[in-house]
Amino acid sequence: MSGTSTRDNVLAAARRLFAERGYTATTIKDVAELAGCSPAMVMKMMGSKAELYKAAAPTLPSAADDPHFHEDEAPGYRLVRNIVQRRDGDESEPWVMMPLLIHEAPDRASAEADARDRYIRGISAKIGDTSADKLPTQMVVAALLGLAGGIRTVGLLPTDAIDSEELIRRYGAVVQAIIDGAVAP
Amino acid sequence: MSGTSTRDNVLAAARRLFAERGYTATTIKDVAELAGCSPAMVMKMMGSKAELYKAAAPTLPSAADDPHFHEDEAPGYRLVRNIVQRRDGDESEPWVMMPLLIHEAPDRASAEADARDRYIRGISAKIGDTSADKLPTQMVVAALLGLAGGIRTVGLLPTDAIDSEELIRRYGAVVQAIIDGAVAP
DNA sequence: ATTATCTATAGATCTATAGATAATGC
DNA sequence: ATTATCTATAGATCTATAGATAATGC
Repeated sequence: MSGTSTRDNVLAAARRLFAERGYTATTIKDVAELAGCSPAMVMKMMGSKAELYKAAAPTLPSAADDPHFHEDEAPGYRLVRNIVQRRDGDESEPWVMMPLLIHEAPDRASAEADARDRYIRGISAKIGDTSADKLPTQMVVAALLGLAGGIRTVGLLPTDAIDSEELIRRYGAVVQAIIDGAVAP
Repeated sequence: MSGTSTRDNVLAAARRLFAERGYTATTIKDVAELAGCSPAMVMKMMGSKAELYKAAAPTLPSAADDPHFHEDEAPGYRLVRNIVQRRDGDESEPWVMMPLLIHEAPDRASAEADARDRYIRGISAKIGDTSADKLPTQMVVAALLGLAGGIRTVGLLPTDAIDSEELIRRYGAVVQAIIDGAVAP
């Protein structure tokens, strides 16, 4: 059982470091140190750095975006709430990790297609988008990617500039408007 | 004058490769090859990889977002148009480069603060945001970051799924609504 | 003479493997 | 006996520097 635990430690460490620093900037040694074992252990368990990357692939946004409260909130607000509350709880942000990991994935094209499909499938279900082209879903995904990157990578809309609930109301309204088709050209 | 030209080649190559692959994954050798000179030349000219990075810092979004046509368009549409048309023209996208470069910057905290200030200054001027907290500006920046990352990194909203002018109309309407304060909670 | 540029190489990583040792299960 | 884990190290980079050579300006 210590075996399983080490494996979990390695995967958790890899997930965190890949997300923080990207693929190339993260070394097997860094992962091993954070996981509390030797680099050789990591290699023996995972086979290669690329396989470690695959095995540590982050929880995708669609899976992470399962709100635990405010279940009666409209989906646009709920999706925004998840992102804002993960920031406030200092949790890792899959919406930020995905683009970074796609960018540096050992196999970029397939990582991109894979992520796109998952985003679209997961979010269209959540917002009840039944259209064939899934354009509303894709615009919602864009808006959420921007919020996550903005608050987590660029440091926009910090808590001391706007209260989190107020942010959820205001950016949530934007996302909900896309869902409702309320903003017309 | 061949000296100046080599320097420009190096900076252009660095800008492109840093944007495509990030800081760590880009090597001096790669930059030199693309610039058509030796790695030693790059080092002698720039001093170090970190200084090369600084010297090659991309045109910031605010500077790039100077539209050449449709000058009478409302700013929300104009900002979206620039991003969509850069994709269609296969040009590099500063809105995508910035988050990537911030993430892997040799000095992350200052890169972040620097980028944030420039975004806010540049975009608030373009959309005429005179508020003290610059909240509308920050939400617009988030929405634009998401559009750029979505279409360039994740491959959302491709031309064969939605006509570019239609995309500009629809996402432009979202951005313009933020500017107008038209979406209320 | 000075500036631009190259070759060669030192020194520091990094991934990956080989082989040793310690812990566990039978 | 088998599984988990480590030490040691090979081989391949990567950044950076030293010193040589070619081109340019006086």
